[in-house]
Amino acid sequence: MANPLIRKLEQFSLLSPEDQRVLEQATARQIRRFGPREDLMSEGDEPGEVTVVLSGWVSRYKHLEDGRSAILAFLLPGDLCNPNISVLREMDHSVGALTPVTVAEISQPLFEDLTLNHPRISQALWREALVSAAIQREWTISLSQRTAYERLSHLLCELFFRLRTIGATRGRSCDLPVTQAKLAEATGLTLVHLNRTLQELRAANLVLLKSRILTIPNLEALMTAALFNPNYLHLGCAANPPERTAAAQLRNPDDLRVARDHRASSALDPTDL
Amino acid sequence: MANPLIRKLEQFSLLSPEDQRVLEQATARQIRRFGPREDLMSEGDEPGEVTVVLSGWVSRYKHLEDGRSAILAFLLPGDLCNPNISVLREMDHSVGALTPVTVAEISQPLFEDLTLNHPRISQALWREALVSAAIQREWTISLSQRTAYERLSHLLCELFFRLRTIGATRGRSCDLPVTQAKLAEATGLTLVHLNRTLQELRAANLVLLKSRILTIPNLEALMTAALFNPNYLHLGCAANPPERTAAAQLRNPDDLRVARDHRASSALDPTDL
DNA sequence: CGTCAGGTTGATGCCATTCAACTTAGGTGG
DNA sequence: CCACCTAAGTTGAATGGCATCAACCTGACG
Repeated sequence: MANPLIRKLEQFSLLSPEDQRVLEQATARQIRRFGPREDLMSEGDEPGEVTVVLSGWVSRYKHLEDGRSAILAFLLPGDLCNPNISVLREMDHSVGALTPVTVAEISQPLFEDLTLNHPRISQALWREALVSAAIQREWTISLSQRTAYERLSHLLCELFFRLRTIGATRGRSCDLPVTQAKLAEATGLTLVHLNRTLQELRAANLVLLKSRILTIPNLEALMTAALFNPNYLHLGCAANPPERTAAAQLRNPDDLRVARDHRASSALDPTDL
Repeated sequence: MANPLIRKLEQFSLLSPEDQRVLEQATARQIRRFGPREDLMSEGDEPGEVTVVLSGWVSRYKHLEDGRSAILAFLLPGDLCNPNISVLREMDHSVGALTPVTVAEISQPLFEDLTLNHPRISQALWREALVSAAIQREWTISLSQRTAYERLSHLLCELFFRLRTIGATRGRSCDLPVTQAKLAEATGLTLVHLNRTLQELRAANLVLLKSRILTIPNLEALMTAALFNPNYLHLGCAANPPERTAAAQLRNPDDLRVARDHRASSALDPTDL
């Protein structure tokens, strides 16, 4: 099994064997494990090591004063929990394990070495950060504009695409090791309404979800239902137009044709200028 | 009038006179103007210069395929529209002027010089980027968990704090040069409901908004109504706990006390600026 | 066999949307 | 100076999506 961080970063930059060796070492030095519902870090914490998810699912979340709380992001293997935290004084949100989790901790100096002395790694980390920001924006749109039905579809599309990037899908299926309650927190719906929306998706035969395994019989149809346009994930981003990378597989024409057509037909309102 | 970028970055790092000189030059080389509703850049655009807002209000926004659209962020003087865009292949959203706008364009090489050869500028830019991300997360929470009333209050709090940082407030007032329609797009509400929510805030005497001028008679009360906790703005972030920086002033209890004293009496005190 | 977490279902009500009309303020031209 | 126009703001009434409250079901597990 490939190192998840390497697999992730390869999507963004063509890493040399040396780059890969360095990353392999950096993620092997200090390993920690967490159980479900344990926090990896909390709001108010001061910067420590940079934490990389190696296995399991993690959530970024935040509490409101009165008890409400929201999931802000799902972090999957290969994702960084707190890149560049060192430049801020404290965490403004928390990060918690959703499943049993393994993480690698990279010390500040070592992380700086990665970013300063390995340009391709540095570039890949940059891109990773920008894609994270783009995902956050897309969540903003979902919450702002999409209906419950579209929101849930969109989230499932996003997760499926991201999991496929790191080789965590099997054909049309993947693990979805979270409860409906967590999906509700992430979509801004109540548990009850999420459950009903999920049932609508099942009834439309867009989604099978059972025993924590998600199957998407027809990804194109789900993408259409979600108004999902994967451009924000910046998948074909590696330096060269690649033939063999994970990113290339993701751009399998079959998957994206629908999305492209949508874009072509979405005209900007000319009166807007 | 100080350079808005310098004023903004000073919040995050103690800039040397040399740093300031360099920034002054970088933002003076190429100036462009845009009228309201003009786009500074559009989804799909390839990376060009780094764009800094010098005056006016700008929005980050994104369209859905079917015509819906959402504002993802307000960019104020001193904010960067597309930092580090160079590492991605294309914009995944658009940026448009809300008012008449002046921007400075910084070429890629020049921007790289800023980040590579001026460590304090580089650090400040980093912090700026992380605070932007934190703001985006906070918007996610607003949309996910807060009611219309809280959402609007929260947005107004945020804008007031950010404007104060760049010296664009006058006592308890500031310009709010956007229509209710734009506020609705940013809060994920319909125009009609935003209008009603605004009237609720007016009735509660938490907000005066007339002729594009916002007055907050009692900031503490508004913050309470919004569940607003300014920690995500990372205001006291400059290297030292400073006495004289904008950030320090923001945390000055006096500002809040004044707000408590008089109510509607001195609506607009045309002091500084 | 009891317990508990996760999932499902029904009944009810409210917050926000939708549709539609009206008002107000600025600007422009006759 | 008024007639007209348009963008922005305001108001009313009806509808509906989603929340809320409260059960109930299911399977895993000690």
